Amino acid sequence: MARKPGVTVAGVRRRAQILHKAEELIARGAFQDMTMESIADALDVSKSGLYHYFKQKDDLLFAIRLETLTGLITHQRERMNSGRPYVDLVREMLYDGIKLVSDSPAKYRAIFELKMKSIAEREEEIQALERDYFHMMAATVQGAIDEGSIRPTDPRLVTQAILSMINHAQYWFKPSGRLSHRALADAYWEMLFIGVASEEWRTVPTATPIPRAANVEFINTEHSPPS
Amino acid sequence: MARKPGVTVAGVRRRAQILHKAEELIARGAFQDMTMESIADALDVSKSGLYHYFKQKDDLLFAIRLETLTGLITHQRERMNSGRPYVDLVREMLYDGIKLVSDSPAKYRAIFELKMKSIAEREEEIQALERDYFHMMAATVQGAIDEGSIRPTDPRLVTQAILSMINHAQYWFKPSGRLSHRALADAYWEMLFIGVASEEWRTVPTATPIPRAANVEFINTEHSPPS
Amino acid sequence: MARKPGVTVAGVRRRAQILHKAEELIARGAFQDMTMESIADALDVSKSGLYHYFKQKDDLLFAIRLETLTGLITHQRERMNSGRPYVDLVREMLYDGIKLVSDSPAKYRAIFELKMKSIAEREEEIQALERDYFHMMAATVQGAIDEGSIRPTDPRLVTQAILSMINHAQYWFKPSGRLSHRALADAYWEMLFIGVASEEWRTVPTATPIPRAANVEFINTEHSPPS
Amino acid sequence: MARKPGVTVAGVRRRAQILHKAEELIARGAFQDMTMESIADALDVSKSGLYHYFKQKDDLLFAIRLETLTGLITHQRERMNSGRPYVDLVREMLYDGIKLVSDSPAKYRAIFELKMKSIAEREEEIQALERDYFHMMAATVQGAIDEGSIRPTDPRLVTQAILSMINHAQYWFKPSGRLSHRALADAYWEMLFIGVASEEWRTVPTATPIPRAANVEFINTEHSPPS
DNA sequence: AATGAATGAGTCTTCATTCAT
DNA sequence: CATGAATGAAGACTCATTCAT
Repeated sequence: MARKPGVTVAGVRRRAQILHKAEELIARGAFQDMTMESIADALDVSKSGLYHYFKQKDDLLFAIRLETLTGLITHQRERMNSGRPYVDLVREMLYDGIKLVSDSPAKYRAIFELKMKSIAEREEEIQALERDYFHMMAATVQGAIDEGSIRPTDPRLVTQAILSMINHAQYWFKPSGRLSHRALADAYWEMLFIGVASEEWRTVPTATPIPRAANVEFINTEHSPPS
Repeated sequence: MARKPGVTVAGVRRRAQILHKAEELIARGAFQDMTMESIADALDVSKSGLYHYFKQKDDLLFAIRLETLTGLITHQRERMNSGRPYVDLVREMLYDGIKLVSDSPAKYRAIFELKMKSIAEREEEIQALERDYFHMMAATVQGAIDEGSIRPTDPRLVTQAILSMINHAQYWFKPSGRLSHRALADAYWEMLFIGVASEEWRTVPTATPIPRAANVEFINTEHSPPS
Repeated sequence: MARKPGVTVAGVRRRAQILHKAEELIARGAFQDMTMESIADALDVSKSGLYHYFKQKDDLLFAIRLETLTGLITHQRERMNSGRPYVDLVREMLYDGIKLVSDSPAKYRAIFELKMKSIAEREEEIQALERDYFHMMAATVQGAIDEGSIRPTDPRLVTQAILSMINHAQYWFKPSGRLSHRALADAYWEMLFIGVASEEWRTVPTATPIPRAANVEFINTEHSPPS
Repeated sequence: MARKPGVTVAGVRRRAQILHKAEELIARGAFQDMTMESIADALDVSKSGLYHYFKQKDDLLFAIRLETLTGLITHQRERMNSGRPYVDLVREMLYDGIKLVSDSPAKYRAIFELKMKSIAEREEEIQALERDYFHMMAATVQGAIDEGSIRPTDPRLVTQAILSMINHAQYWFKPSGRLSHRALADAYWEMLFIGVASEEWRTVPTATPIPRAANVEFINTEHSPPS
């Protein structure tokens, strides 16, 4: 290949700049606002300059997802090796997620929305990472179950619940508002951990009895329950 | 100038058809796939035919959101007047939401994603509806708090948590999978209502302080979170 | 399909205009000079207007080839049904070809060059037509052999020789020059028919004996010798 | 400024390599596939590396044509000095041409197609060579006429006929087929030399007048040939 | 009420070419 | 010598929208 971008120091920086600017543009507004031209303009680079680093627009989107996920995974792996109690880790997962959405909403949108509009070709690579990430989270929850801090439940559903809260935050949470991201994470954690029921009602089954929902199975996903 | 659309019976039906097909196109795929042409093709109508019913594409999007929200609000209003215990109502809100996402994923996407890409003109009208809907939900939660079934918490955050679960479900829940939407709603409710903590740990809720989480950093980006 | 170009009278004419202008642009210069823009400009139509009639540039090229071949085939079919002696028909084939190249060089270039740069999808359709055309020509030659006017030779090679002369003419023949296309066709025909050898040399084998080349076989083509 | 290219031995070899690779790319596919990038990729050189040897793309194309023509001319000159009978030389011209097309189709395409898309600057130089080559061929034919082996005809038309056969071969001849290039050349020579007419018909060459051919008309085009 | 024709303003992508190192 | 970085100009294609009929 005669095309080897990112060899020079300046080149590496440029690539990162582009990536970052693209995220920024996604963050403030719709995906459709992230055009190759808008990125180029914002960086004061020519449009064709971008194509030196990313052969297609999709490659750019791909790179964003890849980096985000890689970062998330790396961080999660470190966390899991920290030796702290699993509950803490689970709680921290929630906290970090909320913080990430608060700091750079584009990252999470990149993961969840981008997946609905990209080429199938290298999609698998990303999906593998997504699965990895999901499994790591679920494994952490399982750890908490094993250590006895979380009662036996399907760890994957707990994970989905946490992801829900994080992902949805982007649609309403304003870092500038009265609620800090820290406070939000704490509130969500409390809800999830001890529930919202009043003491008396916790034991009283609601009208429709709640069936034991643990160990339900997914289809169409290859999630294998962690151990 | 032709007559105003929606005067004839056939015209009204046509309009509804268009609306429905547009939703369908959103449901399966990205928003970018919902072009005036693709809708026209799918309906076997000429492109200009669509412009009889919707003067602009934004009007179509607007109509979708309007219809969805109105439907949700009406339903919620009826629910609140049913005289049943508030806990049940809250739980049902969650259930209905999951069901809706399961049946027609586009509905919730219409509400949450569409808001990020439409023209501001009649945006206020929609926002008022969104607020209405949100307040009705929050009021229901408040009702449960008042009746003593839910312990005193910020009802808006509980509402957001419920919306989170519902909205996020569209990204992973497959109605064809082995987990029914009912089972999912039940599992989520259990988590939310009695929490995931084991009995012993419930009592030391915030005992373990959350340590300062190391910043989630990403490779090759120079993004430094605001303070 | 909501897209039905060529329904109106004006539409049909437009389509033909576009096709014709495209050919013209190919004729005077390289293929690369036939851009969608140049066609649009030349016709005083907007670029997107062209796309109403041809969804892709390739469709335009395809249409040109299709029409050219169809015209050629129709004409050839009529000729073959005219009841005249086959020699005349063969000679006329050569004459018509030279005339066509003289009148509109683009047509033949369309057939022979375009085939090297088009999508494979509908390529078969064209190839079938090309085969048809070739077979009709070869069959005419065979007719002449059967009627005794042409000596037994491989009719396909004779056909290729005729096509050669026609096709190559585009590279050097100028209708405005001193040689009329009629004269050229006559000269070529004489060469091909009675050969260029002087009387004495016709019977003298040249240094290397000329082997009987009749009935050689092709590979990679599905030409079946016309009975 | 760097040294002039082609000073080092390695440099000369590099230049030849590039030239050769470019031809190869022309040979298999369209001209449009021969981009500076594709050549660079194929040679595992950087794009800017090419610009060391050829200041412009046109220089490359020019070089290809130059080399090809020079080769042909040199060969032809040697042939003409060989002292053999002119008929043999003419026949050999045809044979060599067919062989060349068979071995490297790009060569003839370079001559005939390239001329239609290059910048005019040094075009004259090439054209002079083309004329030289053509004249040498025509002179050889004239020699045969003078020696009495070929009957008096316009030697230029005979030359064109030969070139036709050679050039057109690239569009259909497959070296891998069952017809060898030798056999093809022989068959063509036979046709050209003694003609395809049967003995009886030879004597009434233009007896049958060519009837006014009906104009070859094409559907949907308004192309009317200039009288 | 409905359609085909037509358009302008993008949006992605390619490519020959230059330049600093 | 050689390369990565960068660019301008152009080209294919899309899409919301308007208009005459």
